[in-house]
Amino acid sequence: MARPYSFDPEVALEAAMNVFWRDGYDLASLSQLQSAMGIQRGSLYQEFGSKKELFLKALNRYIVQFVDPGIVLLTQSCVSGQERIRAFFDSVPKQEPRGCLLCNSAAGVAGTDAEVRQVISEQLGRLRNAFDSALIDAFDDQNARKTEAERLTQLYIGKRVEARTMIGASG
Amino acid sequence: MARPYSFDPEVALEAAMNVFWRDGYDLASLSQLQSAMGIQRGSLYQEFGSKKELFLKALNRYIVQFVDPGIVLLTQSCVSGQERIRAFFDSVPKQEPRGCLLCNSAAGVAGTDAEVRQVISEQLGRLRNAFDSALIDAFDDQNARKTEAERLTQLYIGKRVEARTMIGASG
DNA sequence: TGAATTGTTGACCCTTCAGTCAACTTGAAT
DNA sequence: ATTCAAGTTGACTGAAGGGTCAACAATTCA
Repeated sequence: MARPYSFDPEVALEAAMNVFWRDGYDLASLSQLQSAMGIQRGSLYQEFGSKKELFLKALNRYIVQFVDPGIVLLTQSCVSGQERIRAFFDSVPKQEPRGCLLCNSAAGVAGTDAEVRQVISEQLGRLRNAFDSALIDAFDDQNARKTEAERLTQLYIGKRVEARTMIGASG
Repeated sequence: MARPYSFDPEVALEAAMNVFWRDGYDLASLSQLQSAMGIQRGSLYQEFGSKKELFLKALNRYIVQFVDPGIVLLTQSCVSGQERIRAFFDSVPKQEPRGCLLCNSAAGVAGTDAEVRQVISEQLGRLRNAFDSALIDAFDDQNARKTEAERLTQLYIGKRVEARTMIGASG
């Protein structure tokens, strides 16, 4: 018994995610966001609360859309660990000048916001565990396995951050 | 035949570097910078030109102070390549919640500023070449060597970015 | 058709931003 | 002591930042 939404919150969130991905949290202004999302200031705040809440929701969407599938690749039980790791790294885009929203945020806003840092840390933990589970057959020593899982996580971050400095990067 | 400087530009630049390192380019405000540098707005602009020029000078200082020594470690001719690489990674701080200014900038401002991206890209290239030179004895195949040098560069970036999400990170 | 409810709008708020500048201070040279 | 070049100061500027809100529009129910 009221006016219906004139926009799809999921579509708007997707647009916001892309702005944050391209420009980073700090540089993404509300004007840019509302323009990309196709809604006005008030609707944005009514639906998403604040810039930071919007960012956390966009980050969550990114995780579901881009992190989870990678973790699925790493934890499939019907494929060997080695092949799963290979499949994971094969699934990383070769040319993506925006890098990875998770990694960008780790290097950026995570440094100044404890709540964001918590989320990022958690997600990198999931990735580390997924690598670990894929390494379980290859390492007898649990310590060595954890070290290698850590190494692969760092390698992933490095790949995606480095991609932001390549020719063809936009901006 | 004029008034002498009341501050040491090198000391001021060092302070600016630390602000950019901790907060990143976007979040570092001129108020914070001038406060940390212990000088007033006008002196800052007279000496350093603009925020971006100040950043580029601070980044350069960081490179001299923290990147160059690593490259020296990787290119010493009296030590085996394997040991040089080991020495390099041993020299990376274990707990440094600020990460690495170069890597942070790669994930951050490099995405939106072509000039910064150029500098970062160049410096990562130097690091890659240094790794390559340390690998020259271990690899017959030049292609495989370059791939491994790339891998080590990414590993370095990943390590330092990841450190920003660890407990103890300030902000 | 009219009341009630809820989404939408965009002008407006205060704050902070990067950057400027005219008045002022300093110290060397005369 | 006076002059003068050059460093210093901090108030000021216009723009842009995130966030708010009263008026308005669209729908449902009676």
